[in-house]
Amino acid sequence: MNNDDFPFEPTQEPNTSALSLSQRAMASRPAPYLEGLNPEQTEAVLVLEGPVLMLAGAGTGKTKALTARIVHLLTTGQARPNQILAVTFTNKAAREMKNRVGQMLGQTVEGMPWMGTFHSISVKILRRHSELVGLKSSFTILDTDDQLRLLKQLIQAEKIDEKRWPPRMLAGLIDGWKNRAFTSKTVPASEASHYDRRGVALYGAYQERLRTLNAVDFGDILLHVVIILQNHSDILAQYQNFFRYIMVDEYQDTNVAQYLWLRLLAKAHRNICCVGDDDQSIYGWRGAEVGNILRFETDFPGAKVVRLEQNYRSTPHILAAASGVIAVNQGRLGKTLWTDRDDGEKLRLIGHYDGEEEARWIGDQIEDLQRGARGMDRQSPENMAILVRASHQMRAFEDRFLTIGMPYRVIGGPRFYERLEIRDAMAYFRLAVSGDDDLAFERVINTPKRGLGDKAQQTIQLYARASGVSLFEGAKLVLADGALGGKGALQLQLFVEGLTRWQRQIIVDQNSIEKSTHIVLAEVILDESGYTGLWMADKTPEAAGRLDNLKELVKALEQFENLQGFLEHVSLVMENETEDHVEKVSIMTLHAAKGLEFPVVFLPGWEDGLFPSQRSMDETGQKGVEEERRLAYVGITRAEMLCTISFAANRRVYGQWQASLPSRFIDELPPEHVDVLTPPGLYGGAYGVAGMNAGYGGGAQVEARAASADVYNSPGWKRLQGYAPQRKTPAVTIDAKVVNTFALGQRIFHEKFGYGSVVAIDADKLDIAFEKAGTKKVVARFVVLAQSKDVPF
DNA sequence: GGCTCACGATTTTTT
DNA sequence: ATCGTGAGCC
Repeated sequence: MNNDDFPFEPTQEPNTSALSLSQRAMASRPAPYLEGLNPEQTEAVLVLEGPVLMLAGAGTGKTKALTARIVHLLTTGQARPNQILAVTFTNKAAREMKNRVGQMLGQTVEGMPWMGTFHSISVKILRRHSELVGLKSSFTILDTDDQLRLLKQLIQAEKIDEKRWPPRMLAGLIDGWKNRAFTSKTVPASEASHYDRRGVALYGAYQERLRTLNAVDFGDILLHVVIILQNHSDILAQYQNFFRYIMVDEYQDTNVAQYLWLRLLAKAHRNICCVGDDDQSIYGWRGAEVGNILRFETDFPGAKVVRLEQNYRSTPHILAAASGVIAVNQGRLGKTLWTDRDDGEKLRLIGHYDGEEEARWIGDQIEDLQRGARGMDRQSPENMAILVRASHQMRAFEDRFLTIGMPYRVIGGPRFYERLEIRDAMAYFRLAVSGDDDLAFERVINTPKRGLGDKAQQTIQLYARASGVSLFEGAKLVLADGALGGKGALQLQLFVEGLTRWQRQIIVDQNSIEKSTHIVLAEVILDESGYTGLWMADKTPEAAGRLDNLKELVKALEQFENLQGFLEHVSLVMENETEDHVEKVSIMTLHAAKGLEFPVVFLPGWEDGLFPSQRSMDETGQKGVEEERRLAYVGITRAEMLCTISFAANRRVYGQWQASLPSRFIDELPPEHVDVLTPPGLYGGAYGVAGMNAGYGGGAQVEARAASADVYNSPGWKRLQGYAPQRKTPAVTIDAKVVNTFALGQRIFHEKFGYGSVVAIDADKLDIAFEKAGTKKVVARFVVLAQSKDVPF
């Protein structure tokens, strides 16, 4: 870290009133960064003093405006680079902003130390003041995996039934509290009942444990900084004075802790510019508060609100369709997107028999577009994306694309640094860098297998705790005491010796002039620990890939001075972008698509229960539906030229066939902007659908609303839905064979009541003796056969 | 200490 | 369907 990043000493004031000659000379020239901005964007760039809310609809050039604003601050001399706090949510967004500011300025932005994510900026601040929250400046950052293991230990120590009270639940609870800026002491009494009334106490115990480990989790990073700023007015004043101008991207995604963080820093000068779009708030489930953006004008009275409404991305039809859907939501700030582009194609809507057919049809469409069908220019697969609600939907497309040989890329899979082998290797590095990293110690002590199992580890724990030292030191005590049997002792001896050797080597390397010694050391560690050998000996198909990943990890070290620097970077920047140059169709979730754009977009799976997701509706009701609707809005607005929405009448979910109804969002699409297509397989044949053919073939204005209603009310559609009884709300699991196979004594499973056996059958009603819930009468279709081998059927 | 088997979950994801 | 996890067995 550069100490100049914190120039708390009084420095030359930037000129705000009296401009220097050179600055006046520059100002009299037309500022190049203002060229090509529309009036609203220009306004958002030029109003530098006081609170500004830039309400930027999808595709309205907010990044352009934001970067121009930064460049404006810099070139007019209103602020030095290190006086601008520019916050984003992702590293990708931060990088992009840096690049674009650099491009606009015509130079790299080395001097903008405070452009980054909430977390990276907070870590920087926290390292300076960590002692105020009981941490050393060298604290380590735990990821979700470490966090979970730690909680598990606490739960086991408390003898809590992990089945009834899963550690994940506790982790979610604590994260939620941290997101809302509650410490273990300020959690409101109304939350006391959570996790068997023990949640708050466990939260306290967990924080205690983190402190002894000198560690923080992701939530802490923000919360500690908020606490420090709240409790130390002198420090707060320093930073308030220091960050002259604050800018925030994706403001609609901020949670309470982030909101407090920003408000504290902006309170004095109020030079804060928040950019966001309430209609694209899709992260409520992880603590984002749309309320933050809705309340902006109340929080910052006199705020200037600028609406960016001219869209540079999509055709009028696409915009109109998206606007029509989002208009159904209540409590919006309200924007009217417009464009001066020509009409282009209407949205396309199509229903399919099942998910497989949907995937096949989309595959065909992509091939057509690639060849240049529909009177459009040829589209590279690179220009096309399939956006799904839930990741399991991706599979059908992957299968299909593998079959037809269409190159594709899945965005947002498991990330590089989350992989098992990478985490193991990293634990070795962590341990070599700091021997008191107990979590790393636990992770690798018996990986590869050294015969140091539970028993040996417990002994080490015992010694370490008795002497109040780290596990590594405890292991040395165990050896000195001869507390471990022959074979174990020898293995532990070797392990400790290895670690000691590597630790010494790190110190030697630090004083060495040679570069890249840390790379050699990393290889030595992986080699001598036997970790590389573990995967070389492994004959499973994925072993080769894991070895490749380890090589890549070592290669990534090249960009760093030493192991410490690498570890610091990795804990905050978990990314994985290995780009080859094959043009591919993108498959991703709607969430992952936010901020991206594609000429051609497919939106499959628009069925009630899937999208909007049943779970979201069950858990958060109307609020959930509105967030799902915003997802629909995000999805449609990703498309530049062609957007195709589809749904399937039948879909296999978790191995069961399910009949479903088209998404309620489909009926919210304004009909005049939608073309209803007929799936080729439906012409004339057994599955002919009168409503669809009539609507499409008539040449008259197609009423999508009516058409889609026709589609699923028509006899043909009912047949399309297989043997499913048509139902209003939840899509119901049906399986005719199962219904017929129920027999007395059959072991079954019910979603709500659990396992049981059939004691009586009355047509489609079954009397079932549940193991836990007693005997109940249930409708057969709510019941499935238990997956058990000892019950023949 | 490693393997098999049954159970249970299974929206979305960043740091 | 499919995957991860924990318990129980060799």
